[in-house]
Amino acid sequence: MRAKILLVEDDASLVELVTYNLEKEGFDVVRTGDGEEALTLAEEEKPDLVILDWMIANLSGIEVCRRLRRAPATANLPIVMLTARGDEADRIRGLETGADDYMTKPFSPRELVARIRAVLRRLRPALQGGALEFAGITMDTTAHRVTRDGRTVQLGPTEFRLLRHFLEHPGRVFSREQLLDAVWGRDVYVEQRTVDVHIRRLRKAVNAGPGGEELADLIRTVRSAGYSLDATPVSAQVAA
Amino acid sequence: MRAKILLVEDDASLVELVTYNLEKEGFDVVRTGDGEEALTLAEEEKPDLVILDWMIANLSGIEVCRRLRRAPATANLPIVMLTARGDEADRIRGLETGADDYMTKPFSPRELVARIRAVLRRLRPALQGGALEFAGITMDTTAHRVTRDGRTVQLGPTEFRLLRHFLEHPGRVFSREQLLDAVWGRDVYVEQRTVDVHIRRLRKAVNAGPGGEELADLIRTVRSAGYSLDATPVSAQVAA
DNA sequence: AGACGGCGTAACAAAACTGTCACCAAAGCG
DNA sequence: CGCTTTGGTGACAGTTTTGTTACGCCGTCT
Repeated sequence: MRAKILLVEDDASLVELVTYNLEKEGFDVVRTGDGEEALTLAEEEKPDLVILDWMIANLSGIEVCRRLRRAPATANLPIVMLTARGDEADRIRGLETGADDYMTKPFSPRELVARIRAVLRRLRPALQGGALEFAGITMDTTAHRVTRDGRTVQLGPTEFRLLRHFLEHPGRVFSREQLLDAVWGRDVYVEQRTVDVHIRRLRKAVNAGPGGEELADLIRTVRSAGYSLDATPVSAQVAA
Repeated sequence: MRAKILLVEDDASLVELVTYNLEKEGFDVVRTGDGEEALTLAEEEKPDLVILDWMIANLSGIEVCRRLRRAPATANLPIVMLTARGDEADRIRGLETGADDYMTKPFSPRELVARIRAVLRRLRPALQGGALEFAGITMDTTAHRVTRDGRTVQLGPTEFRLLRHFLEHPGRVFSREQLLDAVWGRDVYVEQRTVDVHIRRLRKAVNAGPGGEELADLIRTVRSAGYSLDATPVSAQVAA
């Protein structure tokens, strides 16, 4: 899976250098030197990660970062910031604003690529083919294999993407609408109830034990809110 | 909200330095230098984040990380690892095993704090803005989860919103009318007595103890005024 | 072409939640 | 004290939400 990177930088020679190296490593690169445009591109191009220079035209990097974090569509888009060496105050402000990692200039292109891979591995494990794991469920995104307690689970493509989304954000509750956005795509119109049916199919597949019996259900229904992946057993809950 | 951090590190002077800085920044710190003990503490102390040195006694950091990820109770506990500078192989292995971030030694304490906040913000939005807490009651609005003294409390949608409103304004008394406005919506007409019923249901759920007995009632009835969330026990209120 | 597998929708069943009531208990009040 | 007002409680019937199954469509593979 090719990852798309939005590079926000206004030093032309640096843009060339970085673009060259990223593309060599198999990333798609979208570029701009303008803060306002960066926000637009982040929405439209749906990049998997943003590299953001702190000193850019038209909007400071920190402001771009803040706005990206505030917009729902980009709220958890990975951001790597670039700062001048030793500028610790900026670095800390950046992390506090919501950047996920930083590089100090000058940097080696190799290291930049390594860090980008690390951030993607951490925040978008699926992109790097790493394994996702949660409470006995394992997903190998490259091999498209899912196991529960060691046994292989058979999933259709949609159920696979659905489970992947849950595994990438364990514990968090998603509305049907959010799931449709994330799993089906922002521009596909399907009934919200469709989510229920796929949840059902996913549960059936994931909770099937070896002998045909049911295992604990790791998908929690939150009435009038949505669904979440959740390891808390019902037995630990207090009855109403 | 105070976050609790488990520090797994065996270099005594580093432990002191980090502990000092974390506590100064408002974190609670639990410490150990032992891998086995780290696993126990992670279960028992329920920390919000673990700082894990890669070189520790009794179990390697990587093994601790792996086991934390495997146990349901700690499967998505944020982990920040500490590695020696330039030890890239370890770093990659760590991230692949499930660490959420890393710091290379030596590091600045300020930056450690900033990174911890960044990780918590990303993985536990609950702790930053999504989580509400009062007198043993915890509400994680992103996970849609409520606990009392650590035990999960099961609430219906209306009770959830009602409790959230109280938690957002602890101690304040709300009339039935205000509650209808805030929780039901300004344009819904329902009987004011309906509030009583939902208060009743909320009390029942929140005050239910593990064995079926009643815990202290945290919802105070203010006669002819309304209700409030209040930790003051009745016995301490009136001097007859 | 025919078989197959996956997908979205509809329809019905089951479960959970909601608002109201009637009735009881407790708290003011003269 | 009795009376009045206010809140607590359990039941209930309607409604909403979710679970589950069935079915037809469509693209792929053979």
